[in-house]
Amino acid sequence: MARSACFENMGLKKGPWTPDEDQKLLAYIEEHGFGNWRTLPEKAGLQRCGKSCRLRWINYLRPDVKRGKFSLQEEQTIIQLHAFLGNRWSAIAAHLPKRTDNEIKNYWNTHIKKRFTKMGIDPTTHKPKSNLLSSVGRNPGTLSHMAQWERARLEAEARFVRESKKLMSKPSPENNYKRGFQDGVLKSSKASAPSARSQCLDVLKAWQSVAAGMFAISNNNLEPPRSTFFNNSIPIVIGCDESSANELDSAAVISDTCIGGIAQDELMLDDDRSNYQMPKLNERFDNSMSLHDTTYHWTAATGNILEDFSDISVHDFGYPFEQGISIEQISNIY
DNA sequence: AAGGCTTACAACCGCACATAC
DNA sequence: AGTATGTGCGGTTGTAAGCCT
Repeated sequence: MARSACFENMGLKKGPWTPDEDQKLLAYIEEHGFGNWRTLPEKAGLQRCGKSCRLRWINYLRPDVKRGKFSLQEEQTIIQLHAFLGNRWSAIAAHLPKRTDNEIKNYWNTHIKKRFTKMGIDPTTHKPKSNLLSSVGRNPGTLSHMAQWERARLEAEARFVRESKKLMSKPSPENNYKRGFQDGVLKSSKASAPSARSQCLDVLKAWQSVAAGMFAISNNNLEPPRSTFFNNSIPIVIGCDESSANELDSAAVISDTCIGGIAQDELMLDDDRSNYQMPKLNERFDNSMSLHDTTYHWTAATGNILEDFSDISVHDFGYPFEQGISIEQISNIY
């Protein structure tokens, strides 16, 4: 269906926003909130399309938007998340408080991407270009391996997005914030940013945990790897009781990725960790999900949060650090 | 000083998806 | 079920500022 674009609305202004326009938009939103972006400009006395107003608000005028240089920590976070999520800027932004997807995207394209290129690293795959080519040349199987990885990654991403949207659609103070300050009305100019990240969507934690366990990346903000939990080279598995483990119908197929995505503390609630450390596995070949050799099943004995990740299956988490490149190295290139 | 080039980032565009009717 | 509309997202473009010659 055709939809009129901003440029088709004759007489509407384009280009940089003036302080006056900003003021009008801010004043309107503070008083009325933003229920309908299409009708907002007219009501606010702006010669802009609704889309333009929305963008301006989200990226610049919101009271919780952080401006200015990215810190080293933020940069490293972006690199880590990009390695896992690719160009899913909104997903990456969800893990960087007060930063917008647009800002992160710009920063990536103008700063980090260049550094990757300088170092001879493919910014898309996070792998050295020469190694990539030579390894493919040496081992034709690598190509299909890469395709498997990519497919797994895309599947995981798609599910993350779905799950994330599901969670965001549930009523909560966080969601009210995202929708626009409680029913679309800005209740306070100091509206608090979402405080708690969704634990089960904490991709960064997943990545850091696994990467830290595998390659001992030095990062002050990383917790020491829990070797009993995050095994070095095999997919990590959480235990479950034997009876439920046999109920394959209700079993959840999970991977190191999504386990890492669950807050570790949440899963290690008590001292009796044997329940988690010594998993009862049901191992089987599953054409629909297994992209490698084996798919591991975990049964949600207690019917907890892991069920949300019922079918993510990503194996071989050696990427991209297997090439011996550290985040620090990338960050140090200017 | 002036013009051209590069960089950084704000803003736009088009598509996809969700939802309402 | 089909259509219209609103919103979110990622890619791309436009432009101001800084740099270089």
